[in-house]
Amino acid sequence: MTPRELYRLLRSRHGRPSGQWSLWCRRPKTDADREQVIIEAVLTQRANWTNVQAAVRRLAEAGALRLETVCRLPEAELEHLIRPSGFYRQKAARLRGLACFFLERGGVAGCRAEDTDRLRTHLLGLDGIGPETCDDILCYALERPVFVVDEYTRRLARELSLTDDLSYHGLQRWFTAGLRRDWRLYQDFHALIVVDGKSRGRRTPAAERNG
DNA sequence: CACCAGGAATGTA
DNA sequence: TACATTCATGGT
Repeated sequence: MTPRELYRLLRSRHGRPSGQWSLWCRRPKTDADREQVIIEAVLTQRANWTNVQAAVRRLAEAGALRLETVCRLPEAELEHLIRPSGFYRQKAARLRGLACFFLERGGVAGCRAEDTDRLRTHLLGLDGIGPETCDDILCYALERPVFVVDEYTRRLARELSLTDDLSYHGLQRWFTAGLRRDWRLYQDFHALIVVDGKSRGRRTPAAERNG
């Protein structure tokens, strides 16, 4: 199976991902939207999406769903607001670091001219920003052609035996091989993988081992 | 009550 | 390089 065939299969199963569960699928329109995606990228680390949305709601109600606010909010206050998403002490520190990083370079808009690889290196250098969180931000918030590999992607690759190389970059290479280098396509492809993964639920570890 | 969810850092061998 | 452990909440 090729990436294109897989994409068409998922599209035939689920249609366009635009009407689905999150802002990410609808494609952020404003800078406020993009900042929300950046915040969600951190909150969603090893967390249930329902809990992430609860934390997002609290931030919104406190008027803190913006990078500038997150950056200057007292640590304890930020921790309190995002508590439902879990790991709240870690995530508060990570969010703050990320928010301040963007503010120092003129916010989301200020990064527009910056080279993608360079930006990626800087993001990965921040505390708590690993490959997935980094690529979530690049692909969904900054609209760069960077394919996101997450647990759903890894699971699908295993279940369909798409490739032997299950490393982050290996999967990134497989899923983009022969495809247009287009952030819209990458967003939709990844969103479809998540939608599909959620709809099918998680197989038991035992079932996975038995293929 | 036990297990899990769109990770990442740290420590160990 | 390859695993194990830690961080923590709310849903099922």
